[in-house]
Amino acid sequence: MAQKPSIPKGTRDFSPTEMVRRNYIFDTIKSVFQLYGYLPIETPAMENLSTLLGKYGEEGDKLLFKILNSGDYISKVPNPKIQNPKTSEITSFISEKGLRFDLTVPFARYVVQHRNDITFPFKRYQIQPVWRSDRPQKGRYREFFQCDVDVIGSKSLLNEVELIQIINDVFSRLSINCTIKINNRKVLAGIVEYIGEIEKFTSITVAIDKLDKIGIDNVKQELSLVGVSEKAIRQLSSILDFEGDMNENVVYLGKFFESVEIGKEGINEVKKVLSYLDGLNLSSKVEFDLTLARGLNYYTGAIIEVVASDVQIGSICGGGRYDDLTGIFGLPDVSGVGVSFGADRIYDVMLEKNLFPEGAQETTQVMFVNFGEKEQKYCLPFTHQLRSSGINAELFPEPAKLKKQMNYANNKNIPFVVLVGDNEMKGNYLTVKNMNSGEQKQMSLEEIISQF
RNA sequence: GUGGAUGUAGCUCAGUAGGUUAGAGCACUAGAUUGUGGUUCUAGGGGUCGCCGGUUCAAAUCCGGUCUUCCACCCCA
Repeated sequence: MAQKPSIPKGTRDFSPTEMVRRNYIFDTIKSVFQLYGYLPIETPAMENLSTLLGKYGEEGDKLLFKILNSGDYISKVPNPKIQNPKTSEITSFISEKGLRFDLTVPFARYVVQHRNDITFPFKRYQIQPVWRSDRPQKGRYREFFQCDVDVIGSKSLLNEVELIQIINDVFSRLSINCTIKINNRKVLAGIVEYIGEIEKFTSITVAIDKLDKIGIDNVKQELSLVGVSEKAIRQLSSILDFEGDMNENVVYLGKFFESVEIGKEGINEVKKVLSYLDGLNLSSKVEFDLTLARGLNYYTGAIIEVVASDVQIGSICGGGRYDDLTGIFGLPDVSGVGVSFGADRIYDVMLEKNLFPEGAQETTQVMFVNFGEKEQKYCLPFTHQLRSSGINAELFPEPAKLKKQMNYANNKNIPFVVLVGDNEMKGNYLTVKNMNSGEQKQMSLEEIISQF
């Protein structure tokens, strides 16, 4: 033990208690996905850099983990570049693979590659880890799991509505209070067009995304810093200033868009989604939030984000519609929409709010104490019979001190311990100890089985 | 990528005007109790004080660097 072993920055081990809880999250998410008719797929941890680069904006490219080529990779670098190395120039020579950054882009790649085997609209879900070389902090890891659901090959807004229902179902099953925020990139595009700053679309949306965090004055300051004109800023703030309920806000915005085609389209989409939702009586709050932007560049229509109530951890689920993600891979005009659940953040929220059910801890239901060679042989068939009846059972593998065996059962939360020694074997009964009450009873195996 | 804080036993943490052999609780092992755990008592094992270097007769303690974790920014699940 000269050096203590460790794991890379921003990664974590998951011990049994944590895994039981994580599986609880994955299982409920999975069962909701299946309830709506989605099917699972998996894609490799690494993708070619060419499929990853340029899909997440400049910031995203920086956060990609790149994998060094195998073999003598340095010999492939042209000589002049080695003499005077610049990271940006030599990476393309020494790395051609990277760890996936999300599940949506690999999915688009998958769809293009398997287009002839897929029946559209294609509804799939995918639960796998992704990697980002971000600086870790609360709720932010370098390796984390995403749970994606997407429908691809359908422009219908029913898909947006369905995804919102799925979000609602998942979080209500997990007992998490949350707000589902929706917006539409076309609305944002409309605003930017209305104020005459089309070419600054990205910086403007990024700025207004921060509105509730840094306030209107700081947003204005940031906008003028990136070169948005004073007049445009004034127009923008009059749009953002509006206070009213969701429906009033939609009507108010509509007025600005009388001559802005894309904005009108966006507003109509929002209206339609909201009207469908009206009849569904969801338990979660759904909000139209003009300041919701989302950083990923490939979104073109609806955008969705979910924040947990009373826990400050960023969004626990997010997504949107992408009209042409498959286009970059050579299959144009296939629109898709999807959301991604952040399992690790959901875990953190549930831990903080104490939402994990108690019983999720239980593994072994009955343990046989091991008193020695003779007893082992005598007990083994009993464990087998219990398992055949669907009861989790184990026989302690060593004839260890009783104290150690009881301690093991106690730490593992095993509710029943069976003691079988000379007396029991002679009398043909089993001594069963209830580990919660401490009480002991003589029973037959059938009686034990009938207890469960 | 920028700024700030942090790091002592498996875990949570004490320990500075630099000075013998670095402590506690929990956990672990053994015994009190040779067939009874979760309560109690006793004893024991376990640390090159994150790592590297510097100052000093002497460094867990002071200085520099580096890494980790945490927090804010950027961005995001």
